[in-house]
Amino acid sequence: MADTTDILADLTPEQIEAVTHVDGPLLVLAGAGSGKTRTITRRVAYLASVGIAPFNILAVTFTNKAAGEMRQRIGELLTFLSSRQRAGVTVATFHSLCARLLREFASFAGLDSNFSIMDSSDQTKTAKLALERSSISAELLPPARLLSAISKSKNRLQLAEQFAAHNTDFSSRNIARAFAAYEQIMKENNTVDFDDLLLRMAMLLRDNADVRAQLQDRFQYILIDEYQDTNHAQFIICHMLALKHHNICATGDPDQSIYGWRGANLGNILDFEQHFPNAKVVRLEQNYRSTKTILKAASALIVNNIQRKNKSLWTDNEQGDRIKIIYAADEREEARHVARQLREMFDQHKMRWDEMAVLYRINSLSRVLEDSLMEAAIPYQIVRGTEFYARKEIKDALAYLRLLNNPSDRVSFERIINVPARGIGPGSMDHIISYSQETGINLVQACAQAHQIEGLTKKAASAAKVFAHHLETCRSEFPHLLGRSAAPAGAAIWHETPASDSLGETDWPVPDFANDVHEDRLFAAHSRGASDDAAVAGNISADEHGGSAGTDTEGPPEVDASIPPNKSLRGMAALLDRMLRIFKLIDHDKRDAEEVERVNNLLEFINVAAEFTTQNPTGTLSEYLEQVTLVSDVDKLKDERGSVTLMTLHAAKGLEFPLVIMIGLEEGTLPMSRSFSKANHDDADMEEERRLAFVGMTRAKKRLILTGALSRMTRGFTESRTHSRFVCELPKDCIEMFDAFRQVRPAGSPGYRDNVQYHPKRPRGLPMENTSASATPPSSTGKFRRGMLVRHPLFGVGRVEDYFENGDNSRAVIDFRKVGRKTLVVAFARLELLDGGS
DNA sequence: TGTTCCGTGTTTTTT
DNA sequence: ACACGGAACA
Repeated sequence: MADTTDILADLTPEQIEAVTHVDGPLLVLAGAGSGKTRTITRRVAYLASVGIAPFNILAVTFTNKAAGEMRQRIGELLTFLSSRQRAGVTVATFHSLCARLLREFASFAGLDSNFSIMDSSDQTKTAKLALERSSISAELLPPARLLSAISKSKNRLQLAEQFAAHNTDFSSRNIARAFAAYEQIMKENNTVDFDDLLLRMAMLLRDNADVRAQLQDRFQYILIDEYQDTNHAQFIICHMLALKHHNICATGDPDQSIYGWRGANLGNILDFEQHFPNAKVVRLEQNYRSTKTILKAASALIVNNIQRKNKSLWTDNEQGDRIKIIYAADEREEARHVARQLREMFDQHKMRWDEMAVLYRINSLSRVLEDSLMEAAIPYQIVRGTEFYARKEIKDALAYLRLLNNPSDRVSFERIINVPARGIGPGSMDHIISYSQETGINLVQACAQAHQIEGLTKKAASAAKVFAHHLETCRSEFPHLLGRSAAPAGAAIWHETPASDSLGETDWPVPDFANDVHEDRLFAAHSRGASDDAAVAGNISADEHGGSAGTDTEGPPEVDASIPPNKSLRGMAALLDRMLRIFKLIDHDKRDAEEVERVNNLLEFINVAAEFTTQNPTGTLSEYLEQVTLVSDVDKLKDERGSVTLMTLHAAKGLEFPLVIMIGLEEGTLPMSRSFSKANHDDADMEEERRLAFVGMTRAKKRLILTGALSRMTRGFTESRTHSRFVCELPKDCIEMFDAFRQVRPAGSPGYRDNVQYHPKRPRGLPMENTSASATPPSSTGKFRRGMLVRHPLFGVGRVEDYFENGDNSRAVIDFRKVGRKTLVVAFARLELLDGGS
């Protein structure tokens, strides 16, 4: 037994209680800034110090970045172990853990171990194709709605069949059909989506007793972070894994649950003690992060939520400054105030740029901000996941890698078969795909056999052969990067599983843990389903492809093998580099600015790959693709010295900054309201919005600034705004109000910084009574306001739902009793005012 | 087959 | 205001 002095150093009694609780379920209700991460890492170290094998410890975090940091911190604590033993601790996100395990147990899950993981744009494409195949117009069922329905269903562990069984109305029947087609396409492509990772793992654990037993014994001590954001599938995974040893430690904070919209179930954490009987509960309520003022304000905000466990955060930290609240006339001015505040912190308070963050509800708010930060010469970085990987050239390069890894990946195939242009148009492409489907060989093999495909022009056929041959060249040069199963280019075909395939078949009741189902009964139920599945799984692992070379040997097409591999690159970077050269994705001849930008991006991509190889010397292509696909926004947040961080409130979870500025504190933006028609926006939705604001505020250590604009341009329309109700919920003695709105500036004057003085208004400054929807917002210059009753000569009586002030082009959205909602240009519509609608 | 232009929808939040 | 997809044109 190792010395635990270090491990328990500087911990509070409550934290020690959590850290030293070894066996049995444990719930740590950790308030914002209460040292949760620290408690978890120490706990892992403690477990190891009392002799638990690192190999038996599993820690699940919310983001890859959090996982990386935790791995690092645990490593630093486990000095009493060898580095090899240290590496034994599994630290992963749910998604990456599931991906890894599903590859390991692929045959039992009815998968090929080199399956691809679709990103969201792939999902949209697949959804569209599924709708097409089911002859459902995208108008009747928008792809986004289909995807959201599929996602919700999968979170409940229901596939197309169960969905159809549970939903019989007209719209749902369409969804069910498209859902089935979507699943079929994914099967053909040997692909899974994000939800599948969780769903398939949950089902595998549920239905396969052998796999379950094996994993239960591997992960004897489980720690789940951010438990308030787990969904049903994740709950099942936790539950199944912990069923035998009961050693599950969940940490989280119900007040920070902000992912309800994507299926997170707050009940998981609220009912933890019912789900895991005899659970010990530890509350961490001392906050080490924020000033008294910030904490008091955040607490005052969150108590307005009805559905919550009462909890009182306290801190020994200093009182700190009041929270600045600044409302500007419009979003441009708001952005300039933000820049000004940041500059002031840097110049006068000697704060570093990387100690400051600007948070917003929706990504689109960052645009104006960027302009003003650039103008003010303030360095910034935007944490936006899609930015790098959504670029065309990166997506293309990625698609090449995906296809190399998984030659059945149709989405990738379609993306790049003619990029760069090689004379294979949509028509030729369809022929190749059909041929592949008819003969059951994969897409790359089909290309290799292009001369046998009817309807292909000679030119297209030989281009296809060259394409396949190039892929084969890459494969043969990097055998060690392509896992065993990907070996012969294209041996990987989705094996049609027998009809008795358990996925989606077993009608296994979702366990009602709240009723405290006896564990043995649960267990027995699973075992039954599992044995069937195990039998099936055994069959489908047989490989029908002998693994003979997929490429055509007769008359290998002219291959441009003159490009030598870049010898200085290793591993993934070398493969990527070779690939880019062979397929001419880097065109050095073009010299225009855009091309330079693209080449730079691709070189950056090679750097990413090189970094992967450095960290995973034996990493395979499939592992690499997985990492790239599963990265989230925050994962790419670099510790860039000297730049202000811009990100969404969601992305800010778990982070902290000395200065936080939250922008867009307006009704409709924060809290966000989806549409005019959604009347009962109260309740659950509103409470989640409030939690989001709470998360944002509690990111701040020293200073907090809240801003808003009283008119904002959205989609080309100027909309007038009112103060956020959340601002009104803050105690008056915690805030100071700055009303920049009334400052008059000469239009276009260059030095607004010199002209504009802030005038702290009376601390009562917040116009409490002026913020409800019925009050006249100071910026509402038009004569129409929400709620007014009007009469139109043609449409009759209606109520104003919204009003966009835009000069002669001002529009009103009016809900007419007889003809429904219409948007009218006020200047032309002869509207008669009936009353003020107060 | 490839490129350009126009019209339309689009903005919540993400693994 | 912007990006994407379809249609028309080269």
